[in-house]
Amino acid sequence: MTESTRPLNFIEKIVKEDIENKVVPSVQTRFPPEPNGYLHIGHAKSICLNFGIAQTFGGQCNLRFDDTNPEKEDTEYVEAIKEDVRWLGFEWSGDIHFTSDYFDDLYDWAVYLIKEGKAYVCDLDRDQAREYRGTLKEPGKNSPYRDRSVEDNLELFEKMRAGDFEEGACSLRVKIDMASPNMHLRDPIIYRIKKASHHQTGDKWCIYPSYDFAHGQGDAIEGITHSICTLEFEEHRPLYDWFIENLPVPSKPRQYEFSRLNVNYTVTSKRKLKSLVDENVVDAWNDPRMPTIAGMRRRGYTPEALREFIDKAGVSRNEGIVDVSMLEFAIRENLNVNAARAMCVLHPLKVTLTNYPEDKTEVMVAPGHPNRDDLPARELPFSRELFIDQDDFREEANKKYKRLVIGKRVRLRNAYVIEADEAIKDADGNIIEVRARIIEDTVGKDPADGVKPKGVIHWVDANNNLDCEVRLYDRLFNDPAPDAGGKDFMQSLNPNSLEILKGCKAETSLANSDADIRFQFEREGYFIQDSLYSTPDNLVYNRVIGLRDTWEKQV
RNA sequence: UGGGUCGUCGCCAAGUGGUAAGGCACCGGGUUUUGAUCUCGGCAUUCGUAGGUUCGAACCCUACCGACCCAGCCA
Repeated sequence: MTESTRPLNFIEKIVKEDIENKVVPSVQTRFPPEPNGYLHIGHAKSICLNFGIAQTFGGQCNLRFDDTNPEKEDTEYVEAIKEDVRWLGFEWSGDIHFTSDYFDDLYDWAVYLIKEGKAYVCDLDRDQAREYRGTLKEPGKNSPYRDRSVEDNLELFEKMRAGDFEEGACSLRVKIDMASPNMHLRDPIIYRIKKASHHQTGDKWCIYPSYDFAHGQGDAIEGITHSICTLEFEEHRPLYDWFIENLPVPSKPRQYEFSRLNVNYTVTSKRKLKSLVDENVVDAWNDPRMPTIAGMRRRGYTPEALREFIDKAGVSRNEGIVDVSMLEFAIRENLNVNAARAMCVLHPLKVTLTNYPEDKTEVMVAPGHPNRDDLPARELPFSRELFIDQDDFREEANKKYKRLVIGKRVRLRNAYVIEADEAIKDADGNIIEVRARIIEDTVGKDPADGVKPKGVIHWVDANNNLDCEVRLYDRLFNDPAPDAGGKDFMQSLNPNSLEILKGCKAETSLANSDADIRFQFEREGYFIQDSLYSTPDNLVYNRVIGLRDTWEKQV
């Protein structure tokens, strides 16, 4: 991919200035997913931003699992996320980090805050705490436990850690301001009791730090200079800064927020994606229609194209919705350059060339790519019986139709020009065969009589081809904003998001190709073998994306 | 009169006092053995609205309008 000279986004500008002004010696970022689900296209933006900035400015980017809630997390997700990040083309700095690596530090810092008189154990239960918190428009009031002595707090917190209390019985809160207009500053909870074993620390802990207490300190421990997150964390920033100021942390990271990536015709929330899987709307998290990284990988999107798309969509604080056509463009742009060409007939219609000898077979040679000679040429057997696509033949048509019509000529891609004579139909009137003739001496040249064919269609030898299944995907939703307002996104599902075609006929050169190679089936789109269903004996191709189609169907 | 944030072409997005980049989409012309690619051209007298400051404003000021976020012992 060529380096574009796009202007820096606002975060890149901040980083650049901080480096130039020696605010930081070098940039250190991090991608901090919670291992509680699969990564989707929105995460891809964060990955590209964080790793991209490190790359651009000669810094480092960590991969840190933000694992402070053992009830929702699992190592299954840790592994999947690592694979997704690698596939996207990024390499994290050093070892993987876990917020749970810092549980000891965090515990010590909690004790520190208690000793400073800045944290206390609160016995209010959930409902009471909510009551005391006040509302958006009314201030909260102090917890009756707010003024416990340091000694009592130390003892109580130790008991919390020892497992002496039930879940919910009490929590550790930091003493800030119950009247703050910022709800996050109304004595936020920094430790809660969860008698759950943790995927990394096992049963060592029964109390776990909250996101707010863990994230910034994790950043400080890792020397993160620019802690980049999405807009909804903006109001957490004063709290983030409060901890950094009030704790003896080893560095002072700063938080910056950008708007998350929204794409029309798709949903990106773990909850909604999960229900698509749970309700069997799709196969799994990696169904080729899913906007998950795993799904897009299986679909055949390339990491380069995804990165390019994210780069083009930009980074700002505007909450916009990017048009999915921008994504599709990036995929096509990338595949057009890189995908080898091949022919595959999706809806076979037999064509008999009545003036072509029955026992004759020629071998046509076709380039691997129209403007790349580094891709090897292909050999295409050609004989009396061929298949073309049902859509490429009509008994009669107006002049806008540039395909095969009775009495008219068409070019068979990389082979002869043919002229149709007759359509053979079955008892129901369905066309089951076309009888046609080749025009002699038209391979690589126009007909000698000067009557040039209108169009070019693809074909495959009827007696020498590869049978395969082709899966055509369309957007999962019909509605550009499936989850806008109070809408039930399940009502906007596109019933035709998956079309399975069996008995498709592909050229034989595909027989021994690697399973992960993407092809352009000419005039149809870009395809790749499905990593789950395709086998050498039962080829299954996914359509990554169709070709741009500017032909107005409809007469 | 709770607090915070955001409003530049249909969609993203530059621009931050000197007279509206770019991409996607769309519309036309050309090339073409893929109705693809490629290529050429078109596409905001106007920057949420209304006032004001200024020689000059999308950029500064004021008011208004609209959208989003915050009351998890989720992240």
